[in-house]
Amino acid sequence: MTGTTENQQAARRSDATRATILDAARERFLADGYEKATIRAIARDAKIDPSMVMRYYGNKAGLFAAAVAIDPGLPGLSLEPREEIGRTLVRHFLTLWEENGELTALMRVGVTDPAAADRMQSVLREQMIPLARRLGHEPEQAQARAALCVSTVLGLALTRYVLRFPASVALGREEIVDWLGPTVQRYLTAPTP
Amino acid sequence: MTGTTENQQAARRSDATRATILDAARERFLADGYEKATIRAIARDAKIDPSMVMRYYGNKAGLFAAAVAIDPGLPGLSLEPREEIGRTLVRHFLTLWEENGELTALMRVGVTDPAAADRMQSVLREQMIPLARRLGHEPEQAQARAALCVSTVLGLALTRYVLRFPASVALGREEIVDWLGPTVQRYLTAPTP
DNA sequence: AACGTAGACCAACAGGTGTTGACAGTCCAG
DNA sequence: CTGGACTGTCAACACCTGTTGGTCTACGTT
Repeated sequence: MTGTTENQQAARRSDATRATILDAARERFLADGYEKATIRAIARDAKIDPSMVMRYYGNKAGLFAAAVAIDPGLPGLSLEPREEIGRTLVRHFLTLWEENGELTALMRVGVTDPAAADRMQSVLREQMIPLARRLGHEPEQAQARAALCVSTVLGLALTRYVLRFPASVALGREEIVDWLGPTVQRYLTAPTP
Repeated sequence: MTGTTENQQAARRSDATRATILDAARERFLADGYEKATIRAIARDAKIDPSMVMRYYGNKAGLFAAAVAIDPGLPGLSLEPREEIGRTLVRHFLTLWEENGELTALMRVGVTDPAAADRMQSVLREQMIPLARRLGHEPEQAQARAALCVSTVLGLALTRYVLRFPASVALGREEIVDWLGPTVQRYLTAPTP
C-alpha cells in the first residue's frame, strides 16, 4: 500500500490521507449539513491538520463536491417489462439511498445551496425525463411525468432518511414498493387524467 | 396606531418594531436557511440594531421559533365525501404552501435541525394519523398510510417550492391535483396491497 | 412638571470560521 | 550522497458570529 509507483494515475503516498479525509467529510456533511460541518471538525475526525484539507481539496466547496460525487446509474430500464417499471424504479431508488449516505448529505445541502440543488436536478434532467420519453410521451408530458416520479421518491427519502419520521422509517422495504410502485407506474404509463 | 394603551394584551409601543423584525426574519430564514441567515443581516433588513432582536426574542432559536409559528389547520375533512378526500387534501396543502413562505423556511431548517424536524412531524402525528384513523384504519395501518400521504405532499413541496426544479414548478395547480389526488386517495382508502 | 420606565443605539466581548504561509521531516531520483 | 519534491505541523491572519452591558432618548403616569 506504500511502495507502488507505477499505477494508472501515479499513486501518491498521500492517498491514504486523502481517503481518510473524504470519509470523515462524508460523515460530517451527512450528519451536520454544509455550514455546521466545519473543516476543523472534519480534520479532527480524520486526525490530520485542517491545512491538509485545503491542500488536497482547495477549499470547502471542493471538499464537498468530492465527498458527494455519485452516480445514480439508472440501469437499462427500457429492458424491463413495461408493467413492472414502477416497482423496479422504486426498488432501485431504495437501494441507492440505503447504500449511499452521501445522498442524504446532498439533500441536506441542496435545500440551501443552489449548486447542490442543481446537482440533484441533473438526475431528473438526464435520467428520468429521457426515461419518460422512451416510454412514448411527448416532451411536455415527459417533463411533467418525470417530475412527479422524482417528487414521489424524493418525498419518501425526505421523510424516511433525512427527517426520519418514525412512521416513515417504520415502513418495510417491500411495503414501500407495494404502495409507491403503482404510483410511479401510473405517473409513467397511465393516460393523462 | 401609537396611542392606544388599553388592549387585550397591553399593546406595547414596540409592536411595530417587533413585527418588522419578524417579517425580515421570515424572509431571511426562507431565503438562506438557519445558519446563513444571521441576526445581523436580519437586523439590517429591518433597519434596527441587532441587540433589539435579542431583547425581544431572547436568542436566535427563539426568533426562528417565533418566525415559523404556523397552524396547518386541516379543516373538518371528515365532512368531505369520502371519494373526494384525496383531491381536497392535495388542494389544501397547495394553498397552504403558497400562502405561507414560512413552511419553506421550516423545511430548509428541519432538514438540519432536529427541533424543526420534530415540528414538521407534529403535523403528521396530530393531524394526518388521526385523519387516517377516522377513516377506519387500525393504528399501524393508519400510521403507514398517513406517512405515505405526508411523503407525497412533502415530496412535491420539496421539488416545487424548495429545490425549485423547473419541471416541477411548471406543473399547473389543477394538474397536480389531478395526478396527486388519486394517489393520496389510494393511500388513504384503498385496501392494503 | 418631574419621575420612572421602556425603547433604541453603540461599542465591545469571546469564540469560531475558512484560509494562508513559513517551517521541519521523509522519500525517491540523479 | 545530494537535490528536490512531497507530506505533514504550527501559528497566525482577517473576518464574522451570537450575545451582552452601558448609555442616551422619549414617552406615559402621577
